[in-house]
Amino acid sequence: MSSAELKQRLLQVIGSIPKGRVSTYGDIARMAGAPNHARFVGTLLKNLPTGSKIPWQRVINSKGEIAFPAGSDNWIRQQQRLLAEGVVLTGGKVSLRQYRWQP
DNA sequence: CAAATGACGTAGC
DNA sequence: TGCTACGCCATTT
Repeated sequence: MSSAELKQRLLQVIGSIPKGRVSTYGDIARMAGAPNHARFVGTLLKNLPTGSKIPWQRVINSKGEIAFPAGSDNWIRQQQRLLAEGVVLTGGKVSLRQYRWQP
């Protein structure tokens, strides 16, 4: 499979995360049938066009943390978008027990 | 073409 | 519980 195809599959998976739920880089890669590509999910989101419909805020790391440096503008932006849809961060982290999405 | 990079994950201590 | 080391691999330098 080419990386362009994988890219589309990853975006499809991310786009299917329900509002108010989250998923991790690793889970997304696995769901797209490409384990070992967690990092690619990140490099992919980084290059998203401004105003994309992709719910990038629902993607966090395996520890339940927002991947950006805590307190950075991006971190705050993501936290706001999560709060706006009902995902609460306690102690700077999302409770994967509660919000992690698995089909 | 070699080396560095990165919105990651996991094992080991 | 926290930190360090690796493994990983598309992209970028």
